[in-house]
Amino acid sequence: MFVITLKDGVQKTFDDKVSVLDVAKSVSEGLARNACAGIQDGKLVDLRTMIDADCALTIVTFDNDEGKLAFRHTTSHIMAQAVKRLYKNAKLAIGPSIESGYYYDFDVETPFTQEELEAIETEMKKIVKEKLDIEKFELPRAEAIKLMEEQGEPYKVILIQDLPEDAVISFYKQGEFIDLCAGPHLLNTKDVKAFKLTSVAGAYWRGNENNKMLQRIYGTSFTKASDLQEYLDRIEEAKKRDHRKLGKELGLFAILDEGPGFPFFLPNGMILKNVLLDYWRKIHKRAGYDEISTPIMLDKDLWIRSGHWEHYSENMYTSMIDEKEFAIKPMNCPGSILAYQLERHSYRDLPKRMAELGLVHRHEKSGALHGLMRVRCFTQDDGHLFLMHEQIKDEVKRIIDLIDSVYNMFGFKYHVELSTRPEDSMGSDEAWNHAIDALRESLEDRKLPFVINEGDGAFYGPKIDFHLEDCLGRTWQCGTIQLDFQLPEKFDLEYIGSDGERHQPVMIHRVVFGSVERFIGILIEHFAGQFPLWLSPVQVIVLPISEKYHDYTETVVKALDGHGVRVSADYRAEKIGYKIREARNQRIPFIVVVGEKEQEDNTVSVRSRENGDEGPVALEAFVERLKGELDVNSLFKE
RNA sequence: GCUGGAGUAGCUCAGUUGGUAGAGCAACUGAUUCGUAAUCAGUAGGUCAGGGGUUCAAAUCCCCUCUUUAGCUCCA
Repeated sequence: MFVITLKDGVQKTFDDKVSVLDVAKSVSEGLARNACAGIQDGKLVDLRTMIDADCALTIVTFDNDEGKLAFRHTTSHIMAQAVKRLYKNAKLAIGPSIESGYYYDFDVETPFTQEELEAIETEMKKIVKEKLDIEKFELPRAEAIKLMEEQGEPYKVILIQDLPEDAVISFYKQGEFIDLCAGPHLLNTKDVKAFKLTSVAGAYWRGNENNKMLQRIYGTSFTKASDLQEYLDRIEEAKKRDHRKLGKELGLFAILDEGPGFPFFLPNGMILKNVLLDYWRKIHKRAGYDEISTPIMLDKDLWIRSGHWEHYSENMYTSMIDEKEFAIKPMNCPGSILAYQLERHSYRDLPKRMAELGLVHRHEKSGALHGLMRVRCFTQDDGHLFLMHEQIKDEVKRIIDLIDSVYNMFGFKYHVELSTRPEDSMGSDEAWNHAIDALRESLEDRKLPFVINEGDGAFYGPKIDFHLEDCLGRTWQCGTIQLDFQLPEKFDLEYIGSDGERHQPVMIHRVVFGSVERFIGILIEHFAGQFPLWLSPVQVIVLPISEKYHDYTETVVKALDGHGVRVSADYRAEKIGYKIREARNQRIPFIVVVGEKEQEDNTVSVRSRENGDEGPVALEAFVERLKGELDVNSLFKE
């Protein structure tokens, strides 16, 4: 006799061993029908797993992440089975489920085409219709290798050989298809109701660019066709919002063949950028930062001293000046350090907060470039802080609050990750652990949940990364807070303590936007080009009905312009519908139509982006309304 | 950088099996002076990304380079 404790605390007693599925059935038929897997004492298990002892058990369905994992993993096996049926010589590599679906890597002679993908999908549908039972079995190592050799799957053999000696080697079998797999999986192929193969791309065996490139097919699957459609619609929506498309349409930026990865900011984009920077300067001034600017290009010896040359030179551009080598900065820290060293610092002046909107250049691989999101030249909204050890936690918390206030301003949700020491790094383990602890404690004090990102820190120190989530649920890494004991050491930084002695300060590197360019790209997609009023490059456009009202149009423009509203007018001899259409396509928040009535009554007819035609309103009242919505102090308050 | 896709007028795109380039919008000119998502007519605009090759003939076939794109790798 044993007791199984379910998720809601309910305990069930069984006399004989039971499967997870049976436990689900004992709760309800509905749960059994929807169940995808189980979590037994924190471990993800099959529905077919037999239980014969006390344990905690949660039954998971597609609504849980773990259930999705099992469901999609099974879909990936169905895909692999279909591929094997259509391509006898295809070799299987790996095929896991991922956040939005699943993939499987195949070694095939020629890459799959779109048409072939459709044929594979058709075959998958057949497999689902065949209602194949999915069975699990385990084999000892030698037999497992033998089986995979017989099946002609060299990659699977390698995978087994790399498993620990004591590992249980499990396989799943559906019809004629057998795959090495830890599971869990559904019980039958019939349950995979709605799926789609989304794309095909090359991917290196084991993610190493020195290995052979395999062909990876991506797909997604759902329990309901309507959910699949919703997902596909969301992808379509994301395409419509693509910042590269909107950037062109709205005249924000351009990236030309003459400068791959080097964006041009066009007039509207420049306004947007400057508004963001104005905002940034205001909040940083208030947070106690002093803004500086350091050179784009500095002596190579500086970069050798800072360690950048050793750890980052692959990404650095260089140039010769009078037979001396200079490097174009990929980061702003060495410049800030030189600025810090220009004067003596007392403990009374710490933390010393230096801010810099630094233009950095990094040689990114050509294949990595992507609109404004990944460029070779960008502006970091950098901050370098020099402080005493005992100030670390307080200061980190202040920065967390600053970043939090900025992301809230734009309506972003976010999560944080704590990245630890990478392989290519400098400094002692002790210093690293101390720094990691300080960051962890700050996060805990702020009650911010975080995940650990093992080995993803910068080469000079660990970091907190802020991943913000846009309105389509996509995440972007933007802000980071990096703690650094290495550069102060390398540059012999010091301050005079209360004891009159020299001490070494700690350094914090931090960004809020991350990259101004990337942040703008994210904003474009987040708002689908419909920026909030304060960010809109053009806030109001005035449209005269005809030439007769040009004078009054000018009056309206002047009235608005006089209050700092970014206003333009369309004096072309076009019909009003035409001008409205263009203004709407430009996502201008307020369209103001003026004609005979408005001129006589000193009013404007307002058409807002959100509500459409709002009818006439006194010009003064409209000015007051905009003044209210644009009140800088209300925008920038905590 | 790697693998696949793509590059035709300012933009969005057509262009059959190789036979010598086209539409809509935008621009320009003229007319229209108009009330809430496209007024009409006309004009101009392209070494078909660049270079090389095959051919009587190349936007179309082949090779190289550049750019771009989906991913991989890397990353703010």
